Amino acid sequence: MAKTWRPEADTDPVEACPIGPVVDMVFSRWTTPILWALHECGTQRFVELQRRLGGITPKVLTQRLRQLERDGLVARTYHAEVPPRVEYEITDLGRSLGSVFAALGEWSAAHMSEVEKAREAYTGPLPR
Amino acid sequence: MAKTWRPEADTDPVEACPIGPVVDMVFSRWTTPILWALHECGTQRFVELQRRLGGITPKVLTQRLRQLERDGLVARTYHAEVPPRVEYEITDLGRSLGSVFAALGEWSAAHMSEVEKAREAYTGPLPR
DNA sequence: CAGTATCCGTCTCGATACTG
DNA sequence: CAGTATCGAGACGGATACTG
Repeated sequence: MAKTWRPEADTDPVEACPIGPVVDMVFSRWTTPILWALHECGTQRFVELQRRLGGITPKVLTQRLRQLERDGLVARTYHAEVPPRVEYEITDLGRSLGSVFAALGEWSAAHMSEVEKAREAYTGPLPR
Repeated sequence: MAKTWRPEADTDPVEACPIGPVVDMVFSRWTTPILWALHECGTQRFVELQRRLGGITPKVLTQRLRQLERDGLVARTYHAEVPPRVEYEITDLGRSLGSVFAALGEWSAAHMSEVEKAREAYTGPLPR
């Protein structure tokens, strides 16, 4: 018995959208900027990341970093010194997303102005 | 004066992650499956979409469709008949995201198994 | 059919304070 | 420095009922 009733889907969700899982992993809130920063600027410490990302709170930054670490996209290295030092770097697996980011960057450069124009031209009601 | 205080960023947010805006637009909740369905299965009516997406509620589907329409990625056509008929189709601008989706699909096919292995291998604590 | 209008629970995020 | 603990606010989604 289902937990709650939902209108039956005609197709399996992941069949219907095969890129769902990877989207959830890579494009959740904050994960893209984190991966970008690590990719572009190399290995960084916790606070460096926090500053570069512009005001993400430590709690959320920790959450996202743990998740990325679990997924194998980011590596964490702890140095037992005083003061303690922790470094985060992107893994080869994470770096392999570069082509995806590049495709996104190219699309953005080529088409984002059209989006702007569409937004200005749009007059209909926006619910929310 | 700032609304709330945040630790100063060392760099401008969009400078820091140029693909932020396009990510917000394309990979928000439900938008990717909607675009995928319209891209793969062509023009569809409201209820067809709802069924194919597997139980999204009309409220949320409307919200997302309006947003996509405003951004110029989806076109809405109203036919004043009885019963009324509304059709949604992806625009050329929306279709141009195909290369991005393709890149994601390829990455997923090539690397998602590595992610699975990383997840299984991960023992550390996951906050949440 | 194609939505809109409400109400409400959940879950995430953010702000703030505190610790090893 | 590198986090953890706690609390509150708000977005988001689900259920249900109603309209043109």
